[in-house]
Amino acid sequence: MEKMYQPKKIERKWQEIWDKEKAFAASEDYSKPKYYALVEFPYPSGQGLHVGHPRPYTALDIVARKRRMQGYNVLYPMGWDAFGLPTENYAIKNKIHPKIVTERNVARFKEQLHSLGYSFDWDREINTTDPEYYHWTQWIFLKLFKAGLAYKKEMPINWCTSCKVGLANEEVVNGVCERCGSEVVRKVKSQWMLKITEYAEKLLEGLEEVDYIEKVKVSQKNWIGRSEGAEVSFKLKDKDETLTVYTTRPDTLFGATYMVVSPEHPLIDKYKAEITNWEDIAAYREMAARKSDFERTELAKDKTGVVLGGITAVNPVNGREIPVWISDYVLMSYGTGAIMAVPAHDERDWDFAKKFNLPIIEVVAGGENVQEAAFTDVATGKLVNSEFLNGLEVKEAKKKIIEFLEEKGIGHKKVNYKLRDWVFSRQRYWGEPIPIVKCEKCGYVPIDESELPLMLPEVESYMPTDDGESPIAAMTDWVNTVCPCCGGKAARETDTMPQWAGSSWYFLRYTDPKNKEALASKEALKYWLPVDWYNGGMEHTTLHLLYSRFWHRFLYDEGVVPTKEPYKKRTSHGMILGENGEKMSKSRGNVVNPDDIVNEYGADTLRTYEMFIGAFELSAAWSNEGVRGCRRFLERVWKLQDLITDDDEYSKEMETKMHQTIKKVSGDFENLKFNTAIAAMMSLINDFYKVGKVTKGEFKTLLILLNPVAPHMTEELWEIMNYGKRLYEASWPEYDEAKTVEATVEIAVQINGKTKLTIFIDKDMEKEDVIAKAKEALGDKLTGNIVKEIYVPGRIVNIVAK
RNA sequence: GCCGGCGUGGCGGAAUGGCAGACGCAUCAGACUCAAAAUCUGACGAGGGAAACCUCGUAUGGGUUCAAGUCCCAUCGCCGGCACCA
Repeated sequence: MEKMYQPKKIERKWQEIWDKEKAFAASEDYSKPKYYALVEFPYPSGQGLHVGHPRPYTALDIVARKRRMQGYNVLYPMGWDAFGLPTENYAIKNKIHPKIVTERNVARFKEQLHSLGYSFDWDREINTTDPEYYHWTQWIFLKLFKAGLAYKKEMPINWCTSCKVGLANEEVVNGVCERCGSEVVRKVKSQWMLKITEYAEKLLEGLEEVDYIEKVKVSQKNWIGRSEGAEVSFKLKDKDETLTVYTTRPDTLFGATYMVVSPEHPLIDKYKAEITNWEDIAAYREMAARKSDFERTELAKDKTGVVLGGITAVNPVNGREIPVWISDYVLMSYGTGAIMAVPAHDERDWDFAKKFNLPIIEVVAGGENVQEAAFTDVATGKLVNSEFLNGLEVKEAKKKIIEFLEEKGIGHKKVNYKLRDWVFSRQRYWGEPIPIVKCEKCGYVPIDESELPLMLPEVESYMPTDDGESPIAAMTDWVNTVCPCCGGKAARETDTMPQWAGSSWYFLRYTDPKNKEALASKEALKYWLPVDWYNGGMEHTTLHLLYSRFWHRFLYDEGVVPTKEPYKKRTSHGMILGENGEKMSKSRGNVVNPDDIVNEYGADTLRTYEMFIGAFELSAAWSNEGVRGCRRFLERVWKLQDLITDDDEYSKEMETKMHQTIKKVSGDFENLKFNTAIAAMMSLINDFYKVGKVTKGEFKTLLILLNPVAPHMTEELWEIMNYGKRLYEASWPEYDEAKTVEATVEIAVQINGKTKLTIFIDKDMEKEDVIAKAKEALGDKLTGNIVKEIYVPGRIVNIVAK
C-alpha cells in the first residue's frame, strides 16, 4: 500500500492543485447545460465558522461536484453578507473601522472554508460591502423608488432599545429584538418603507410554480396571510359618516350587535367634540399607546375597552342601532382598524360581549346555547335569525349577502393580507446609503444613476445616537448637497439600508460579478437563472427568502431578470446541536470548532460525518464517537488499496452490488438523503472486504461515487491508481437497471401474512412456479383450505389459508 | 388556540403497503500483543428453549388490507412556526 492515510498532507496538496487548475470555475460557454447550486452566503462574524455552516455547504458541494461529473456547467458560488450590526458594534467597542473588521473576518472565513475543500468558484466571490456591489443594491432601490414602491412614512416602528435601530416586524421575536434579545418598544419615526404588500398576491401565486419543501411554502403562505371577505360600511346615526369594517364572515352580519374600533382609529379624533365621555376615551388611548405590541398581545385574554359615548352605528341589513366601542384587541394595522362584532360566533367578540354585557345573537345554527359559549365551528351550517338569509348554507349566504351589499352600495368583496410593508431604514452606519436627497422644494429626490455608487462616508464615530438619528447625520460635509432636480439646497438621506438589502439579489450578481454596466448581463442572467437548487435555514423563510422573491419579481416586472421566480427548488437543513442535545453556545460550553475537527481527523472526515449524522432536514446532536466512525470508514477505503486486482471490469460476485450502489448513491444525493448514500458506500466496502478483493474497475467507480463527499482522499487515490487526468474531470458512472437485481433472490414465504421461512428463487421465475416451490418448502406447516395466493415479484409469497 | 413536523433497540438512525432495526456508534466475546491502543472476526430488540425454533415488539386505542412503522380515525407526548389578523 502506498503510505498511511495522512489527511493533513493530502488535503492541503489538493486544495492547492484545484486552485491552480481552477478546477471548479463555472464556464462562460453558454451552450452547455447549466446547473446553478446555491447556499446562503454567510455573515462573516468574528467567531469564525460554526460547525453548523459545513452542513448545507457540504450538501450542495456534493450536488455540485456530482453534476459537474455528469457534464453540467455548474455554478456554485460563495460570497459575504458583510453589512450588519455585530460588525459595527464590534468596531465601536474596539475602535476599529468596520471595514477593517470585515476584511479580517472575511479572510478568516475564507481560509476556513478553503480548508474544507469546497468547490466554490472563488473567481466569482462577492461582498455586499464592496461599492462595486452595493452600486447595484442602490440601483435597485432607485428602481423601486421610481416605481412608487419605496416611500417614506411617519409611523410607529419597532425600536430596539439596545441596537437603537428600527426593526421590521419580521425581526421582532416574542417582543424582543431577533438579533440581540433586548426589549423592543414602539417609536414614531419617519422611515423608508417598501411596498411588499403590493406583491402579496404575486408572491403567493409564485409559490405554485416552485419546488420548495412543504413547510417553507406553508410558512410563507401563513406569513402572507391571505383572507377573503368583504368590506361593509355602517352608517353612523345622525351623521353623514360611515364606519367601514373588514370581515371574513359577511354572512353573519345579522349577528353583529356592536362595533369596535382600534384606539388609533382616526374617527375618534374626528368626532372628539361629540364624544360624551372624552376623558375616559383619552385615558384608554393613552394606556394602549404605552403598551408595546408585546404587552398588548401578552395581556390578550383579558379584554378591555370603553364605549364611544354619543356615537351610534346602524347595522345596514336590519337598521338596528348598535354601539361603537374602542378596544386594543382591534389592530389599526389590519383591515380597516374597525370590526363588526359577532359575539355568538367569535371567541374574542364573545369574551368582550360577556364582559360588557352586550347582546349575543345566534346566526348560524348547530351549536349549543351561544349565551354560554361562542359557537365558532361555523365553516358550514344553516343561517338563522337572518331574515332573507335564513335557511341558507354558509357558502350560499356569503354569496347572497355580498350581492346584496354590492347592489345597495354598502359593501363589496375584499381580499386582505397579514403581510405588512417592509421597514427599510436603519439608523446605523454600516449599511448601504440610501441614494435619496431631501430638497426643501422638491421633496425626496433620487440621485442620478450616474452618481452611483453613493459611497458610505468615512466617519470618526459610529456610535448610534439616543435620539434615533443615524451616526452619518453628524457628517455635515457629506449630508449637505444640492438637489439633482432644482439645484437648490438639499440634504442626503442619512439612514442606511437593512442587511436584507444586499442579500435580496446577490444570486444575480454571481452570474456576472464583475460587470460594470449592469447588475449582470442579460445573457448571463438568461443562461443561469433560475437558481436550480437553493438551500438555507428555516429562520430565513419569512425574511430573506420572501424579501428576495419580492425583489426578484419586481425586477422581472421591470424587465431586468428573465424569470418570475428566482429559485426553482428550496430545501432547508437541520441544526447541529451540542453533544448534550442542546443548541451550541459558549455559555453552555458545548461548542465544537470545525478547525479542531479538521486538524484532528481531516476535512474529508468532517464532511462525511456531517452528511452521515442524520436526516438532512432534521436537527442532530454532535457525537465525537460518530466522527471517529467516519474516519474509520475513510481508513477502510484507503486500505482497500491492498486488495486491488488488475481487472478493469466489475467482478461477477460484485456486479449487482456495484449497479445497486451507483443507483442508490446517485438518487440519494439528489434527494437530500446523504446519510443513506454514505451507508450504501459503507455497505459496499464491507462487501469488498468480505470477498477479499476489489477490481480496478470497482475501485474506480467507488472513488467517483465517494468523491463528492470526500474529495481530497479520493483524488489522491485516483492519482495513486493512475486512472488518468484528474478525478474531478471524470464522468459519473452509469448503472444498468437490469443489473441491479440479483439473478437469485431470497424471498419470504408467509402464511396469512406471517413469515414462516425464506426460499431462493430465480429472479425471472413465474408466479405458479414460485408458489409451488413455496408450498413445497412449507410442507406440513401449511394446513387448512387455501383461499388466496399472493406473489409480489422478488419480495414475498403469502398464502392465505383458513 | 391555529398551522406544520415527529414519536422505531442502549444511542444516531434505515425501511416504493411486502422478511422491522440497513449503516454507524456504544457494549460484550474472541484473534493479534508481554501488555495496552489500533486493527481484524463474531454476538448484540424483549421473553422462552439445549437446539431447530416459538411468542411478542415501531407512543396508546381502534379500523382498512392477504399483508401496516408506513394508509384512515381518535388519544397522549415532544419539536418548530404563527398568534386578539376580525
